[in-house]
Amino acid sequence: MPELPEVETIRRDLEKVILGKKITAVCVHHPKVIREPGLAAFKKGLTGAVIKRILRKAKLLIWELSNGKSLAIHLKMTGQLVYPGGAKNSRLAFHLSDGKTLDFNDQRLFAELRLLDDWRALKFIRGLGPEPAELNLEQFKEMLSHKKTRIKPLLMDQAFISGIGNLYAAEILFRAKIHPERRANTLKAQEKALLFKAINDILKAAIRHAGSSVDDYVRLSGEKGGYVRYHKVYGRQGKPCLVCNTPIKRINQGGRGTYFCPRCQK
DNA sequence: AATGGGACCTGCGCGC
DNA sequence: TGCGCGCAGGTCCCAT
Repeated sequence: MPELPEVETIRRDLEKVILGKKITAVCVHHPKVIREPGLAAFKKGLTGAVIKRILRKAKLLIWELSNGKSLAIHLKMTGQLVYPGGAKNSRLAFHLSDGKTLDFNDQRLFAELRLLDDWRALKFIRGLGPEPAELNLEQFKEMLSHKKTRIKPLLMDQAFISGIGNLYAAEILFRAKIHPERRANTLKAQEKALLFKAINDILKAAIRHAGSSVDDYVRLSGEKGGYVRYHKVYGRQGKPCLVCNTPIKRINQGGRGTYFCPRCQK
């Protein structure tokens, strides 16, 4: 489940490897991953284009191309980019001017590729709230004060704040000692400050360790990200809290699993 | 308006 | 054994 740290890791990896290279051919093994335009226009728009710039907006990767178009890649849960590639089971393969292949894999076919004239006009982009790094504490406090909703789903609400998914929401709330079902507007000033710091510290640390390889996430080289060893609650249901030994609890919020320590998080 | 649930998918682990 | 079921979660969409 690539979230901001994983997508940023892939962005940095891509920047080192494919920037300035030309896409010489695109082999589509599973057309469903292409959401727009049609298959023919997609291949035509990419073939011969040079990759000029690689951006990330929340969990979305964007390649700006020499022909003015952009390729937007959302990996969703099981999407992967792997270089050098050439695997038989890839959904799509980019052939590059260095003679190598960049594979796009996606076991569950949730990921989305879009070739766009203007990525800024994309509905998904327009719906994104600020990333944590674009906010200061005062703004964050103000945003929370207007929300009555439960804090954990709110952290995952991309229109509210963008880049955080299920895994980091759990880790962040544990670090901030805040119960996932607390209503946002009931947080005290000190808790808001602690939460803001936890968001920024954890996302930064996760990027430093190249993300969390649970399930399918790997970085561009195929290597795993190393942040899993710092996880305190995610996926640790029933295991002792690393701070107080109380068993970690798992509840359901909005159809997603939420892990927390019922003693440490108030 | 905010919230909840289902849909989209596939592979894996579990229980019978 | 083998099968069916539930579960995993990012986003969209619809209903309430």
